[in-house]
Amino acid sequence: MADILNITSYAVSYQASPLFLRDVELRHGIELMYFGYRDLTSGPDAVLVQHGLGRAHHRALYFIARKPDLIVSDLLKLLSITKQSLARVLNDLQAQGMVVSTIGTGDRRQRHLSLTEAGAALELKTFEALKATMQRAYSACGAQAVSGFWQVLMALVDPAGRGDIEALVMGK
Amino acid sequence: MADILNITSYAVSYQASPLFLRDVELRHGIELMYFGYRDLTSGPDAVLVQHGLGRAHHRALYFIARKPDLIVSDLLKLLSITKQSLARVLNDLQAQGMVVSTIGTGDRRQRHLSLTEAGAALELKTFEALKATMQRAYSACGAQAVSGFWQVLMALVDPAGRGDIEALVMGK
DNA sequence: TTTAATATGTCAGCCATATTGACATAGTAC
DNA sequence: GTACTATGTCAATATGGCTGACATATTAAA
Repeated sequence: MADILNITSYAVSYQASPLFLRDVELRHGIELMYFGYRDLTSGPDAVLVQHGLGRAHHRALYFIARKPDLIVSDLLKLLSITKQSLARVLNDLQAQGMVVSTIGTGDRRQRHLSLTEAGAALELKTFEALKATMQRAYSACGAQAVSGFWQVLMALVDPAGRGDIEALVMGK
Repeated sequence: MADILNITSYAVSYQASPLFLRDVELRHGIELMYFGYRDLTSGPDAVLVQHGLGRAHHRALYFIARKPDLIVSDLLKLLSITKQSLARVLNDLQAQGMVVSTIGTGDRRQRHLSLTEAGAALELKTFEALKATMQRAYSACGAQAVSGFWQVLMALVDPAGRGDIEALVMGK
């Protein structure tokens, strides 16, 4: 019994290239990430185009909805874009009355972003589109598969920034 | 024991909204897809920028490497872009001697795409970048998590086109 | 209290990737 | 011979990103 366990342990942990680490299996993951991401994002895109907005606007809406009173510099980090790129997006959203910014109480240089009622309504519509796709997938695969899905995705995240992502996603 | 199993089975399969289907868990998936995709693609981007090429060129290189003698119309379907968009990418790659097209033997209208030695070398470099990230994630999470990762991603793919994707990914 | 650093905003120009529409050419199929 | 298909190209446009330069207000530090 102990022998079997040791052999198993050896095979899983120390074998040079277990079956799931071969190039074929890595390509599965790469390709599924590409097609899964493509089809997950097509839903909200269709909603936003009706408002003359694009994917960039959606990402900003999403994170402002997720973290109300998010400050601009934190949003920049989440989006990994420059402030000039964000400016166009935020100006559009503010012009359409979707987003408002308020001056920080502690630090008056900071701008805290939040959604108006209209912004929240639009975010909800795009979330419903994402939700339909994700819920269908979760239901089809079950809780255990979903757990593996999360684990691998989190492990794909750059270790340098993983702490921040964990804090956001897992809600700390 | 049978009672416990039944209760568990009930909870997993038939409850109106099991824990893993709540909005919170759906948002986990959405956010992890965003950050995972972002960091998975940053590796190859860095390789390509050295050759004056971008992500669009990478996708074409990838699929031509994956399916040698792929015809243009099939590549268009995989990429979900227009032929005008693909033209720029393929012209760049052909001008740099990365890709060659040959006239179909059966149907002489078709163009079969394949990589030159230089193209294969560049594709390999970008694949190594993807591989490093994906392998690290797979190793950290184990075979069972990887299985769930694949299942959920495949379920995210639009059912209408899923057959083609399965054929490509699973190599039929 | 000056001085330096930070948070934000804006202008201008540029690049990469994609779109639609129109048109051309060669080859296949009926 | 006519219609359809596969591919290629030109032109105009939209989106989302970039760098560099500069401005303003506020906080922090010397």
